Amino acid sequence: MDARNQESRSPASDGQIVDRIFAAVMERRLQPGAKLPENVLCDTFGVSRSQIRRVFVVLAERGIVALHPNRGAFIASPTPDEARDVFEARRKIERSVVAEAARRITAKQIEELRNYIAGGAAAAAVENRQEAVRLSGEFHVKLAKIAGNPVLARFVEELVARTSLIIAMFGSRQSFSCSEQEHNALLKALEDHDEARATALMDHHLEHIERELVVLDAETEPADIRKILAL
Amino acid sequence: MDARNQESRSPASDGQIVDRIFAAVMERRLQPGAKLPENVLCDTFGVSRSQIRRVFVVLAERGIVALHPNRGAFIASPTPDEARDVFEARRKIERSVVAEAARRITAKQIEELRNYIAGGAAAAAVENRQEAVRLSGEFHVKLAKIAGNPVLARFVEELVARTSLIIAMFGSRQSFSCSEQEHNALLKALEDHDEARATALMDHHLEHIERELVVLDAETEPADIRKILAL
DNA sequence: TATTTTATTTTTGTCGACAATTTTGGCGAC
DNA sequence: GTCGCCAAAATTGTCGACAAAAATAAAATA
Repeated sequence: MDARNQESRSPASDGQIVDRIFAAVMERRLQPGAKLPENVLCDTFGVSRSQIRRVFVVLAERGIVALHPNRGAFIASPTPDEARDVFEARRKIERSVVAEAARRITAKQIEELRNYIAGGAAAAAVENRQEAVRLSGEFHVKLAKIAGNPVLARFVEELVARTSLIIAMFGSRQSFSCSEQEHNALLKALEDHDEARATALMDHHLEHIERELVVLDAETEPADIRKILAL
Repeated sequence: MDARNQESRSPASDGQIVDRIFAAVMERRLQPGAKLPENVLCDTFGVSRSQIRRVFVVLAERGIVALHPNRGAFIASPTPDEARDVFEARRKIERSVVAEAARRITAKQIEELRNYIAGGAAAAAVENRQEAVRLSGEFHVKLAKIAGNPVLARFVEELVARTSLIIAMFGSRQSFSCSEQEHNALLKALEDHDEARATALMDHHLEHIERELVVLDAETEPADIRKILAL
């Protein structure tokens, strides 16, 4: 997800297009249910349909995009069950990830994480929600990378992006990103190499996010009018 | 992975082709480094190149296939580092999966798991290695499904297939599938709803598999002659 | 004979055309 | 105003042609 400043001089690679769409999801610029027309993306990225279709398959495999035969590609709209599964999976994986990170984290990495938190807070202070929410998610992804297992880090990355969609669907207006305070507390536990505290804080953090989701028990339509009228 | 008896009357769907290749990997019929020529697969499955290329992207996303630009698709050849990452990821995820399964498993599901173990043992007794190794892996996948979280189950399924490749590369002749005894002990712990024992046994089981891998500390070439000569 | 270079064949990557399906808009009936 | 029908437009799915790259075979050279 580092291709955000890429100039559109040469045709974008598959990975770059995937990253761009990922980022748009993380920043809530692409909402659940949004249609991704092939020709629009071809024009946007200056590539052929073959490439776009390949990117769609990649994103579908990561649960970010839903492919409907003869109807096209849409940003995925998680169901309440899926939301619960994702959060449970995050709790299971991220508690072990954070424990490992607490064991091995370096001072340099602490600073890097601190920069994510600070950057997110600064962005939120100037109502730059997109930047704030993206950095918030990237804090978790970075943490998973610090833990040193690329397999688990890839799972976390996928789960964080899917969480972004879940929050877009089921979140309230106040819950657009993680709590800065909770990230700071996590960072402190990591700094102290306190696995138990870090683990407990991560559990609490994820449960907190999940609890703020509304109507997770009820059936809602993707991006439906009822949510909009309930402003 | 239930499409093994599918007759080739109608063109295979993407999912069916994916499943068939998955199964071939699980059964060691497709070895690490094996090339998957597009035209061969087109002929085998009676479909066009578009579909095969789509299937390749799916399998690449799951770490089963490596796509090399201008050179084609190959069954992935895990490195020692990747092997360690996969096993660590399995330990982290499967210990939580087995704990959840111990909490919620039903008598019917116990029987189903028992069938996997018995089927694997029967296959091994008649030197049907392919069947034995496939059922051995499917025991883990089924267990993950019993735990009830489809997100984690999909991760486990991917990790099990990748483990198959790892064992194909780094396993000795005796370690072609899991230990029936260890699976039975796991099943007993599940039957007793003994989370702690189930968790400990799963840890031990995965560590046992990993320990039996040879030369994980040394550099080896994919599917190289040295391994063959060391028969 | 072994190695290097060149030519040929094979395979993969990309594109555009066409078919198939879905969506949209217009129109008439109620 | 709403609904249903139908045609047109738009979009997706598939295929084959051709270009590009890699692999293989043949020829040339040391």
